[in-house]
Amino acid sequence: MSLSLSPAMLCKCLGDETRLRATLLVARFGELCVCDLVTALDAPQSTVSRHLAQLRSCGLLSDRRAGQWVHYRLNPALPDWASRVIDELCSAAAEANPDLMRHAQTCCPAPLTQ
Amino acid sequence: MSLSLSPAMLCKCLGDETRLRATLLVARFGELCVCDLVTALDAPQSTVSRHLAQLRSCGLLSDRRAGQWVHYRLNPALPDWASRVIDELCSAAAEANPDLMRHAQTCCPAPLTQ
DNA sequence: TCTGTATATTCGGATAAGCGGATGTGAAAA
DNA sequence: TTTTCACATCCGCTTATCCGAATATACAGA
Repeated sequence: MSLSLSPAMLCKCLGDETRLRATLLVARFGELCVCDLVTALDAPQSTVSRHLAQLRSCGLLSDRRAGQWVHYRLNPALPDWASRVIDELCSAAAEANPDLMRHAQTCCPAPLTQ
Repeated sequence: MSLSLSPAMLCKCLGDETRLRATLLVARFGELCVCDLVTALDAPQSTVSRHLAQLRSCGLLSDRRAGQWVHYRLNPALPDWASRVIDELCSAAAEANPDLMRHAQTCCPAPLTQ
């Protein structure tokens, strides 16, 4: 519901390791369901779901229900500055977490080539 | 002393309004002493000093003592990705805090033209 | 010295944030 | 229907964070 994403709010959201990693995976793989993220992040389902809800309520991610699955992706309505910040942070985070990225390759659908 | 700055750590530091504003002012005015920031941020001295210490310990800011004064500036050794993130965030934060920027003009030394 | 100014740190208390098992919900399949 | 699967939310709990007054430290000038 909160549409206005402030710089401090964005930082607060990405200041948690689990949320930053989830955002990184969603940014890299395009769209992921919760169970993909649970596996890739190797964290309890309730933890992942709670962080995803927070990212969504801040406007960082958007969700799409498809049957039983809920797919999360970067909110396409993000302001440009936020997209650029997320891009920079995810690049740095990907380099800082090679294990996470390697593991994600084995349990997440292939990234969108687009 | 200055540990390697991780993306999540950077976000955590800038996820607090006071720290983000302090960083914004330092980025815009080049170098500021604590009392400048206390005035510009309109916050208690202990609060400002504590946040500055945190920003310094994360490697985001560096300090320089000159007599009784301690001047803070952006750490010149910041990795490029961090500089770009800070730059984007400060631009967005400056737009989001016009009052802060206007007030700072009246109590901070003129920005470095450089 | 002693005094004043600038900054750092300490302290206790309040609030926020994170955790994960348990439970609720909603949609497909049996 | 009943069951199963995916996901959200609740719950009690622990830990982290923030605050600002009070106090300590560091320096400059008299």
